Amino acid sequence: MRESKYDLPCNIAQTLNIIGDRWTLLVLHEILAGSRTFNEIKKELNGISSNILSDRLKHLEQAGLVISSLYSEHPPRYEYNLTESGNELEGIFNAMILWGRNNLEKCYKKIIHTECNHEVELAYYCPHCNQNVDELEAVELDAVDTTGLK
Amino acid sequence: MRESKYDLPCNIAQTLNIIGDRWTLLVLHEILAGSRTFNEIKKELNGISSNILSDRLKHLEQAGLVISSLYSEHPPRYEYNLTESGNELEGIFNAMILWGRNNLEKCYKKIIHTECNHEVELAYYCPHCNQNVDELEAVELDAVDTTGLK
DNA sequence: TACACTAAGTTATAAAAAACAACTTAGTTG
DNA sequence: CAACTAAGTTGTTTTTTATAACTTAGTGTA
Repeated sequence: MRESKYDLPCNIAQTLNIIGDRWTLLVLHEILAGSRTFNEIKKELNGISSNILSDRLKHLEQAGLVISSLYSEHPPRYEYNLTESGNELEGIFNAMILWGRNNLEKCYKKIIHTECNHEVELAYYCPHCNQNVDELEAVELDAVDTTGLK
Repeated sequence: MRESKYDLPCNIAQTLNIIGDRWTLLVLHEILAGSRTFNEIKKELNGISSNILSDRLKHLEQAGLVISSLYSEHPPRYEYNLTESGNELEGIFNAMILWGRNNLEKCYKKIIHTECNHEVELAYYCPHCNQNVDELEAVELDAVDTTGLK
């Protein structure tokens, strides 16, 4: 795992400090997709080595994205699951799948609405305006609103 | 840049093969945020070294996410901009910012609807059903629909 | 016109991370 | 009891990154 973290006041950099290491996002996605045990995950992620998977699971558990639990005492067997934080990564996964759908030359997946089987699009819903909106802005959390002020 | 790519039939892995290297996503985000020249980007990305930035820009141009253009002949100066593919990464950036908003202990940004200044949520719009939907599924592109079939 | 300075890198080397392969430990199966 | 599986750990090699110094071309200024 990377020792040197990004030192930037930015959600993206800080998020990458947690999920930005090689294999990390794929491990998380694999758990979300249903793999639970060490070897199940390893088998699906063609090319990952034991020590890296071991390391990533350990750090993800520390970071609170994954939780491991003993599901058999004899022999001791662990299963890995996502925490609430881990599950919320689905927005990132979906954004990547959708980007890939439009921009990869070799694309494997699409995201469909289960009921009607049609592909969906990303949208942003404003609870205040009670509708989807397009005009977005990423702003500093503590920023003072200066709109219209001199 | 990483020589060994993920060899997995998965949009996420393939997308990470393009944008998954250390610093890469941050470079792209910095360009999106308005930095245009080599040193502007370097200045904003505290800690990145010249050779890495140089390498990343070169590969991103090859991958078609960034385009560089001479904006001054004397002295020769380049500026970097995102292509359409590069701009479409905004969905991924937003997903990460929103994840960070809920899950980072130290969060820096939020995403607001420009008009009303309220925070937005991620949603998925189904053009067929003409509404936002929750029940999603990531499916193989060539998958045959077996819903309801024996 | 010489000196310092900026932009945009390149090169060389050191340090860190990842890959690879072999080994371990505990238990189970034939 | 020999072979096999799960879930790792350890040691070594290879790749990536980081750090720092250097280059090239032009500008500004005393």
